[in-house]
Formats: sequence, C-alpha cells, structure tokens
Amino acid sequence: MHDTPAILRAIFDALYRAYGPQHWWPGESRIEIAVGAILTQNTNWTHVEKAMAYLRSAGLLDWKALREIDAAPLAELIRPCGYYRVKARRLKNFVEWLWRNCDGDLDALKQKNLAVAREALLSVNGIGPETADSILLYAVGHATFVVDAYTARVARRHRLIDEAAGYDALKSVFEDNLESDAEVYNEYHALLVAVGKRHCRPRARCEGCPLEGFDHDSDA
DNA sequence: TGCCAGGCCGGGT
DNA sequence: ACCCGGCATGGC
Repeated sequence: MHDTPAILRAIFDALYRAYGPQHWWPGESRIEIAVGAILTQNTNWTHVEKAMAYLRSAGLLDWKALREIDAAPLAELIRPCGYYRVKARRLKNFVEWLWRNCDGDLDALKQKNLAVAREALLSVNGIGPETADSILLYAVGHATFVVDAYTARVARRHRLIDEAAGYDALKSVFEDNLESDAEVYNEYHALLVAVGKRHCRPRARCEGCPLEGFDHDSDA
C-alpha cells in the first residue's frame, strides 16, 4: 500500500487516540516559544524548563530586557540547558535581528509570506531549519512542518522515507501529504514527539507503541 | 557509568 | 555537496 496521505492520517488517528490533544504552548507567550525553540537545540526539554524559569525570574522573557542584557550574564542563567555560551550568543543574535528587522515584534513575520519569513530567520546565525520552523509554526502560526529528531526517527522506523533522507525531504513527506494547515501541523508534530519520547527511542524496540503495524511498504 | 537529549556552525575534503 | 568536531549540562 502506497497511499501516503492515508497512512499519515492513520498514524495521526492512532496517536491522537493514544495521547489525545497535545495543545502545545497554548498559554505561552511568543517570546517564550521562540526562546524555548533556541534553548532546546539538541537538549532535553526538562533542562530547558529550568533555564526558562531562571529567565522568567530575572524578568528576561521580554524582548527589551533580553536585548539589553549582555551575553555573559545571560549565559550563566541558562546554564542548565547545556551549550549555554553558544545559546546565549544565539539568543542575542535572534533578538538583535528581530529588533532591526521586525521592530522587535514577531507579528511582523506573520505579515510576510512563509517562504520569505523562513529565509529571513535562516539568515540569523544560530537559527537552522528546525528552530526556524518551530518559531514559524508555534509562535507565528505559519503552516510549516517541524522536523526534529523524533520526527525523523519515527518516519524512518515506519518506512515513510529513506534512511538517508535529510531535513527537506522529511519535511516534504508531511507537507505534501497533509492538509496545509498550522493547527494540523502543530498537533501532528507534538504527537510525534509524544510517541517518540515514550516508544521510539534510538535502540529500544517499540513494545506497546500505538504505531505498531504502521510500516509503510517501501518495496516499489 | 556512560550514554543521550526536540541542532547548528565552521572548516575541511 | 557531505562529513566532522565542537559546544555542555543534568537525568537515567
């Protein structure tokens, strides 16, 4: 069976039945989402939450405050999430870029079309495809599918795509076979993370995984 | 006790 | 166009 849209829908339904709505980042401000997207690079989310709490206490979940603090003290605050010196620099790069190009307001990205906004974000040093897509989808509301380590692992393990596929190819699997809709992409990605955390670990076998039996035939 | 986590960059082939 | 080393803490 090679009906990829049908498989993707079936996977979504199975995950939704198992885990329910994820409603990622509902009450969080745009800045929390964007900052979180950078802090979570190659890092467990639980560590990011600790760093975010420090930022919140310091009143730094605010564009102006974040723009004014130096990278060095900022780095100390986000220590728990690892790579803290790089990430402090990346946060500063992003904030400075936002200030100059968007009047310090992510809403300006909503006005631009998706492709333009994405290219603009990718030009910031420290913002790669996943971080850009996370910000665009979860903070701005653009319909762009986020590919992360979980997305890649689930897609490969269930043979939705070739083992060697890169970011853009993985992204296309979902974007070319799902309704282009931010709500759908939001929930789908969150559900992939949910199953990834519980079952789709690097070496672990997928026991009790809601996706058992959803292997896409790749022979043809 | 190692191994790993919701990447990205810069330099080298 | 890839491939690799570097970046770093904390949880299991």
